[in-house]
Amino acid sequence: MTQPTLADVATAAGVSVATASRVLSGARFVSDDKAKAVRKAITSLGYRHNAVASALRSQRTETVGLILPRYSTGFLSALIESVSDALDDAGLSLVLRYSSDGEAHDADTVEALLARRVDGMIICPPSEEVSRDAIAAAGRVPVVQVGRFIFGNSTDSVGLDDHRATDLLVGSLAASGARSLLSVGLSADVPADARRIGALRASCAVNGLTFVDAIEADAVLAGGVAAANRLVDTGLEVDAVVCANDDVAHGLTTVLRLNSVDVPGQVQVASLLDVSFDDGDSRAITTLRHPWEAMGQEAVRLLLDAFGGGGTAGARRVTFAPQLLLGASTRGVTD
Amino acid sequence: MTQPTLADVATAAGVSVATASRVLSGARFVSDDKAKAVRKAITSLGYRHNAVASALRSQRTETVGLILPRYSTGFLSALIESVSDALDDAGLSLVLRYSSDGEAHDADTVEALLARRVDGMIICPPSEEVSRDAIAAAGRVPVVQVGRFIFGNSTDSVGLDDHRATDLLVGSLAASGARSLLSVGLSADVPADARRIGALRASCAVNGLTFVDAIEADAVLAGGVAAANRLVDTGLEVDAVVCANDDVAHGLTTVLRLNSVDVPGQVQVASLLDVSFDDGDSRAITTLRHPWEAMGQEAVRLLLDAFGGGGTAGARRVTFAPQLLLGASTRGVTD
DNA sequence: TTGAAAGCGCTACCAG
DNA sequence: CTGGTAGCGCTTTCAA
Repeated sequence: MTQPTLADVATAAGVSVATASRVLSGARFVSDDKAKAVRKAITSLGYRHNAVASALRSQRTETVGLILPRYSTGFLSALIESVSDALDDAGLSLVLRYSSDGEAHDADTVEALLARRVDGMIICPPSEEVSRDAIAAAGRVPVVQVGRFIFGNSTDSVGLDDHRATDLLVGSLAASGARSLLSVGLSADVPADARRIGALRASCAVNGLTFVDAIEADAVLAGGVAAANRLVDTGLEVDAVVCANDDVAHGLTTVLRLNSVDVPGQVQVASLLDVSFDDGDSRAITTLRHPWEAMGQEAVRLLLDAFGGGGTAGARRVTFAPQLLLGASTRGVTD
Repeated sequence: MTQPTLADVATAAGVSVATASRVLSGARFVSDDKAKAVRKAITSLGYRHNAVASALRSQRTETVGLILPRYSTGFLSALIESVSDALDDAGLSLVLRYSSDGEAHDADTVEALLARRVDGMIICPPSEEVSRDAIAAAGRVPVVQVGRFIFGNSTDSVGLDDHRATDLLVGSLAASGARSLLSVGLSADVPADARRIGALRASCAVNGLTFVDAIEADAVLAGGVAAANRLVDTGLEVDAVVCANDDVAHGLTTVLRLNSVDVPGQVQVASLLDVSFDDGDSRAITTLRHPWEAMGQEAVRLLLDAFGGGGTAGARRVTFAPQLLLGASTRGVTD
């Protein structure tokens, strides 16, 4: 026994396959009695729509590809879930892939999705450099980039506003009495980091802080530890430190405290990137959390819009500001 | 200008579409010169395989559906990633869906995947009750269940061994001198919880502990808080508490300490379910972490095996033991 | 080893 | 409003 086809349904309902198809899609008007007969046949036969055949004929798979960076340790779950939900609402399916390790292999990931004939793609680039080939490979398929890194201006994108982000953070530090600030874990060589350093400088200027230095360090816990040791050795000259992420901030804070530096009394420490999931009240590090959920929704909205409009207009860029989460590492002032 | 088809390739290479197809699939032997001509035509025309047409004809989409519970706050990322990788290795694509909120709606999620004609499905049930309809709906499509909850014995599954898990935890508590134990946040009414309570009792027996009580509480932070208040009010009678998850344990520990109960000096607190991502050295709560990565790989392995074998044999069940992560809430003894 | 041809199940066009 | 029908692009017999 094989699955019933639309032809079986049509026969059982005493109509043509064309009519049966129209009932399914609801595209055009079908008389009430015929429609009812078709629906009855569908349930009685246990007919199941075949999206594959439909896609081949209509040249639309009703499917969207999502490409994520590997090793994202979970903090993209909110993005996946919101993209999935938004697509679901639009009756679309989600095909998920992680971008390959190698640089050029990224294009292969896109290629696999194109072979599946996805109607569109949402890409979350692991860095600004990597995704060029991937986006080029996409060709005429609509692409939306989403995340912390956006490559170029060729596609619609949903990103974060570095300036609003640092204003939020530096403003809070300033309100708590900070006068000078340095960054740890951002390297001027990386374009995205350079922009963040620039944004920090600007925010310092606005808030009357002195931007002392940008200490380069690996953006992991050990990097924070190393930076803290350097600070202690050279003698501390700042009262606020902004780290690339929570891990760096954790390492830095821990070592500073081991060296009898009072955090946040003497030095305030904050992070630009939340990597935790604790929604608890007892947050250790003041940090900025990215609104992944809203970003995912917006990415899908842009994509659906591109399906409809045809994408003649230039690439749109939507930005969000992160949310400031106050923790024990700063003398946070809520208002 | 439209995408080139295999017919275009065949024409350009001076062969039949059949031969061109054979070169692509590598199924049967094609003479070297013809194969070379086809490959040349493919690159020169920029031909891209059409998985949709291929699927319609061959009745295999080379696609696997993954159904996850909603609101899994990120701790399933490792599962998604490992499943994705394993499928990738097998040349399969991943279609992701979150199960709907309502109970019966779960079957709709499966239905959507079946309409897409996935070759198989991996389901991570949110509880044992919910997935019955979903699995029934799958019909003859191979299904593997994976996660903390497994429904029935009708499908292959990858789960966790409650007994090995509690032995690990209770053993550690016993080695640190615990003599009596109670559970918080597990309710005897829920089958899966009942099994865990049973496993705890058994582990207590083996390790010479007295299992005092199973306090029911919501499996969230507030539940831990409520349980702690109850314990303080009624006068503490145990020296070890095992909570349903980290959140409960956190709430409980915090309130106990506020009431001047020394944790872990006076009472040790542990959790059965890790929901964090901190790999840091400074873990607050002793907990059990599930090996999601290995579980995902195993799930895919079972599924691929089902594709090949035909699944005549009975349902296989693979179980893993969680990893014990020692934290500041117990007087952990590493060995 | 190769080619011709018959569909896979559906949608969309074109008549009626 | 409805039915007939021509494919969508590919794989897979069946002959040659």
